[in-house]
Amino acid sequence: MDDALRAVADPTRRAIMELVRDDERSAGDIAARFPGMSRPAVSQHLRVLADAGLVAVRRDGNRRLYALRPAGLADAAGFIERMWSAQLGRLKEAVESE
Amino acid sequence: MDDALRAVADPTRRAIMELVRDDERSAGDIAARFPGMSRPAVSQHLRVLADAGLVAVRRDGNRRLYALRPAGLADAAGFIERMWSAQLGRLKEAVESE
DNA sequence: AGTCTGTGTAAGAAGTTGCTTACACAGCGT
DNA sequence: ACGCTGTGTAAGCAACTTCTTACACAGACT
Repeated sequence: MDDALRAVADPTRRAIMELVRDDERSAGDIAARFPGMSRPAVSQHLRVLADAGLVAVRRDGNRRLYALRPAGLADAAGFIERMWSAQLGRLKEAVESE
Repeated sequence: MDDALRAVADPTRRAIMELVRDDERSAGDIAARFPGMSRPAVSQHLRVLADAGLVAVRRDGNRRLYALRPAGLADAAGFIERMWSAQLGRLKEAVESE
């Protein structure tokens, strides 16, 4: 989970995740969406995402296709849900004490 | 959201959030749970969490009491949900194509 | 075989983070 | 008023991130 949350902390990486959310995309295609950044920079972000299990990579001839792997967010989602449930619990208390 | 996700990326800060999840705790109380770390270090983490809107601070005489503010995670939760929903969509497609 | 296209990796510069120690300062108790 | 307790802030340092440019290398096309 640590890796996933660290990976997601970066706005560029989140943007990449949104990009590959619905369709597989090649590295070059993704890089082209970040005109202000060099291609290697994007490649490095892709590596971080892949290492964190947030995207899946597939080779297609020359290219590498990236796709979202939402399962990688499971632990992160668990953390957030755990925090949320605290509020729900307190809300319940508040309601009951009225 | 940026701030919240960045704040949550740090494991110490996540541990602090778990600590104040159910009960308000004083800064000193929290710091005491991290024996390997100096008190100012914890204080700085608390500031990051407060700035990100993830904890609420309240003064009680001498002390400052921190409590979880789960609402601060709303945007982060939204992001994760958006990513998750992608998988649900694809799962649906897969099921339908069988 | 040679070259072009698509991509990753290496090395290094610049900024950011997360700590430490030393200090500042408000509120409580004597 | 004075000192003690609880806490935040300042300054500085080491480690880590995130870029950049230069290079490496695999696969497709002729």
